[in-house]
Amino acid sequence: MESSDLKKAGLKVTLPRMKILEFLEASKVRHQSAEDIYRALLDDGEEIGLATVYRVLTQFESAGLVERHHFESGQAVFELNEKGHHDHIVCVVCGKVEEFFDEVIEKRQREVAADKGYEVTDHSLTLYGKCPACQKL
Amino acid sequence: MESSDLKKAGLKVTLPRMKILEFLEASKVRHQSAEDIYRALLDDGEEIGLATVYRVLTQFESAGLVERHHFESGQAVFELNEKGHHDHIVCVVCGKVEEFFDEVIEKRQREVAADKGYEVTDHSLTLYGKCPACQKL
DNA sequence: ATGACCATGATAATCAGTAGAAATTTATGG
DNA sequence: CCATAAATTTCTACTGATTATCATGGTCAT
Repeated sequence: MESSDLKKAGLKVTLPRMKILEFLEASKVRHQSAEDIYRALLDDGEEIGLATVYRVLTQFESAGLVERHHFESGQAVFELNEKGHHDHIVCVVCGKVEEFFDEVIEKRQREVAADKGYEVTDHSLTLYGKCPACQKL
Repeated sequence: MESSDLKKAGLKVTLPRMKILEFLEASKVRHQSAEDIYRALLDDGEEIGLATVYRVLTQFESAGLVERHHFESGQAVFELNEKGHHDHIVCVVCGKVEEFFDEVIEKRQREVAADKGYEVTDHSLTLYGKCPACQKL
């Protein structure tokens, strides 16, 4: 029942918002661009505007329902924020994205920032490389 | 003598390329957008086109002379690649960029990637926060 | 010097994302 | 259940960043 998530986030329960949230929850691909989501919904026969997809995703981000990432592809990708914090490793050949979490890295980041007197609000760590499958091509 | 750098990179020695390289070497600001560089050169009285700045920076990147970074600002910034690898900490208020290098983090990154069977080609780690000066505002 | 080839610059085009305004939906209170 | 106000959606036009085009001009090995 996703409508409660929307209400909790202070957002009215509307058809487009439901559709997008359902789609994200049902999708096996965790990292998708606004355009990807838009096209997928159209293909499912839904009526929705691209501007709405962008707007809703931005609202979801503010509400903490999704995270926005800027990988090197140029377009932002969004992922449902179910799990806790994690970083990413992106295959530069096929575009696959995997997630990882490493407490040692997290800790050192906090230390580095503290050394420089910064209050960290956020961080992004992305590794780029060739995934095992693409190495064989 | 920068012209040798250009030759080594397999690039013809042209006026715009010299100007841009000289400017980057002389500038105290290490991280600048293409637009920044373009305007600065115009202000110096140089004749140069924005398209050329973009084109040349991309060539410099391919040649390993500069690095391109996508911080959260929307536009890419470029930095001269003189020092070795390092990561960045960006102030979300004033936009200042500082650099750091931490061998512990580097090592763990390599381990994480190896665990997953990836050949890492690159990585980007950026911390976002409030710098000491901006915390006082 | 000179010609083949590469690079430049002005402009148009593209691409991701946002803004505006009119039309539609949602949540409510009767 | 229906009317109404407020929020939301849609369409479309627009922005800002970056890239492509193409005619013109510069570079360099010979």
